[in-house]
Amino acid sequence: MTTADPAPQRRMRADARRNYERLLAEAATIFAEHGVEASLEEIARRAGVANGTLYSHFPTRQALLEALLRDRMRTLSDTARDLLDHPSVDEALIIWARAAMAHTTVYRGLTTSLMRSIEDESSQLHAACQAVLTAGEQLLNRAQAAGTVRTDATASDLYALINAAAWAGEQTSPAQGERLLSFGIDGMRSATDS
Amino acid sequence: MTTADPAPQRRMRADARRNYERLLAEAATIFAEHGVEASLEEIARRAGVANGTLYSHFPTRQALLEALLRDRMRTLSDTARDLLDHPSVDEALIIWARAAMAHTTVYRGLTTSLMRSIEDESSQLHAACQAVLTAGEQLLNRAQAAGTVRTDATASDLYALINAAAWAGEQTSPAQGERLLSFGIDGMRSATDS
DNA sequence: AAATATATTGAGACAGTCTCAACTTGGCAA
DNA sequence: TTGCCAAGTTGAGACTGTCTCAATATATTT
Repeated sequence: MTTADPAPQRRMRADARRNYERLLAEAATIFAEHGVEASLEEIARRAGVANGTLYSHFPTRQALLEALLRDRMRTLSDTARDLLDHPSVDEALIIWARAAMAHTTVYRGLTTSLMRSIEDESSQLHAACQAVLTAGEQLLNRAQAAGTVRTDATASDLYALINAAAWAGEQTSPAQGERLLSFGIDGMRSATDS
Repeated sequence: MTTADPAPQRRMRADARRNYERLLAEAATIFAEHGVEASLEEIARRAGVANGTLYSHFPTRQALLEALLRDRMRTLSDTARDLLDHPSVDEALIIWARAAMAHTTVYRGLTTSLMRSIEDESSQLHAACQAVLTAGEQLLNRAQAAGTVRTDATASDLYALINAAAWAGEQTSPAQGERLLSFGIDGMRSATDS
């Protein structure tokens, strides 16, 4: 696993780069431990820098999340593309949905950020979320073309379903999240076209 | 609409009762405006009392919510009981689920509180949530007995589904919440019994 | 008109977000 | 090698918010 590059910026000064990496590493640990609402102050403290440094690298919590999730979200999009070749359109869809849900589950509270970011174009996470949504859309369209998924379900519905199921799983148990996802996808398949 | 009685307490002093009512009224307004994470300080300020007074009446945010939602949640349970006489078991279930979702939607952020409270027995909202869950269970069991809902769906699944759909609706649009609920319920109906 | 149980007050301890003027320091050019 | 300056860091400080509790005030009872 290579460390994420700092956006499309010019070369950073050595100390800046060091702090950037350090912050990212501590953020990963602390978010994993306390969820995405964890104190940014503590991340800075644990990284051994002043909080102003954190804010200068990551102006918002979402910018930090974006840097942390960039690779993973790209992978998720790639996975969707790969699954377009899967022999079973239905299976491809459910496999991807489960993978997406697993991704959404790495940090507690992430679902809310991801859901909010798809709506909020000014969010630093927006582009990444949009890419994931679009990736899912390919699989959904393919299933609809094959006639196994009702045509009134949208990519946005799929995205919302994945996040809602992940959210529920986060509140109660992962197993319940899985179950909700299954119900939802089954419901999207049910014959009753409106 | 009668005002909620302050729990099963003895008689309160006149000024205390006045403040209690005032706090409840302001809380309703402010929660409606800013969601359930609104500042308690502001509620106290707008009610014209010191914040200590708010805390003495409602030791936690959930205690305040409980007082605010008590009637409505009781009604929801009653509605479920009434619907047990509905000619269509399926329709009864979906009607109630929609009503429950509407209830969950009165304040932004409520879904999270309600979902957390079903798990957390020490929450002041726990009992009320449990009552709602049990009410839904009756309708679910009836549908399962009638053979229209798969038997591996639990009352907890139904509760989670309603809240998850409401949550999604809260993040994007109410219409999407409705759609997710439909998909979920349809999925619970689908033949594939495991 | 006390006496007393009941309520209210608001300052204060604490934790968190975010900003910005003052300071450091890395890296380049002479 | 030196010195300069753009780039980076610092941390105090202005906020907003939660929650507590000793001091104070007030309703009710006798």
